[in-house]
Amino acid sequence: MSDMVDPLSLDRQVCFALAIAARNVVGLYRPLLEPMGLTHPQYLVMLALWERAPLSVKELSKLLRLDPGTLSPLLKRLEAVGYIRRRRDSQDQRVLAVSLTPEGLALRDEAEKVPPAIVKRLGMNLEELQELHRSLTRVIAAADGTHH
Amino acid sequence: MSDMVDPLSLDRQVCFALAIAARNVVGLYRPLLEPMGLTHPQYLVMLALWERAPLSVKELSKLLRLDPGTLSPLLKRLEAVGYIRRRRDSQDQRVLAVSLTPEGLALRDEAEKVPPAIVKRLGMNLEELQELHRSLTRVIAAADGTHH
DNA sequence: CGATAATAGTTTGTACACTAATTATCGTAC
DNA sequence: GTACGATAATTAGTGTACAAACTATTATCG
Repeated sequence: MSDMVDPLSLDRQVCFALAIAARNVVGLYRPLLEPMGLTHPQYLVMLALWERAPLSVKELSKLLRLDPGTLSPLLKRLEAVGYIRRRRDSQDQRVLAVSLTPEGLALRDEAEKVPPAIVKRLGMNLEELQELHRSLTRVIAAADGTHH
Repeated sequence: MSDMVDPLSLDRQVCFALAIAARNVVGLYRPLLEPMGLTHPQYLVMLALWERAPLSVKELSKLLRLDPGTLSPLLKRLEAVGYIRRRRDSQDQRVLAVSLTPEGLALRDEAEKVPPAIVKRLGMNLEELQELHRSLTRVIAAADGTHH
């Protein structure tokens, strides 16, 4: 046995730490997003749309790695608060064209204050964030390959 | 400007990658835990109880960083499937003493096969996992400190 | 052309996850 | 010893998240 690191308990801690870290960071966004009337997943959808709109549910699903079944009601809420529009594509009535309203587009200015506020609160430097990002990317790739 | 890394977009990707990585890894556990009748959060509760039982809701809440409001119904489900017992503490009727049933205790043998299976599926080596763990610990600490 | 397969979203059912409000119990101070 | 504040857990309400079933539309094959 000796004192080599135990892969089992380490793994437990990694999965555990991953879940907690994700919840904590989302919790960090909450007070910043709430004044804008957004939840964190809704914020991610808006980010995608600010980047490129219109997008279909399938495209959003692929970009955000979220189930269509999760996105469907989420998009209805975003429409209800007036940030997005949901129209059927005229070429293919099956696909939904999700686009921004003027209010949704205007929200971008406010939203751009969020990331620096998060970085400040985290108090981590660029190198640490980059290292984390590298590790996470590796995990995502590893988990994706074997996924379903 | 030059070509230095933009902290804003990096941060977006980090929070984004964190959420996706957490979901993906939980998804990796799903097919392994389902035969045992457990979800991932339920599995974490069982891990805590195998480590040390009995535990109160407050103690579990602190260990797992989960809201008592989240744990309450979760524990009822674990009791319904027969893995845990929920009794009021005789010394202090306010606290709930959560303990294992013989079935819950016996489940441990089966559960010990899970971590190595996850590590295998992830296909990451120890050093990568350790590096990830270090980064996550830093994030958790950073987010916790400023938290409420 | 018409049956069938494939695709895009939605709906349903179960289970987190958090905030806020509520209930029950305990400790303390008067 | 009773009123009061603190503590522990539960409940209510909203919003993800996923799997599976369902609907509507489009594409394809015979």
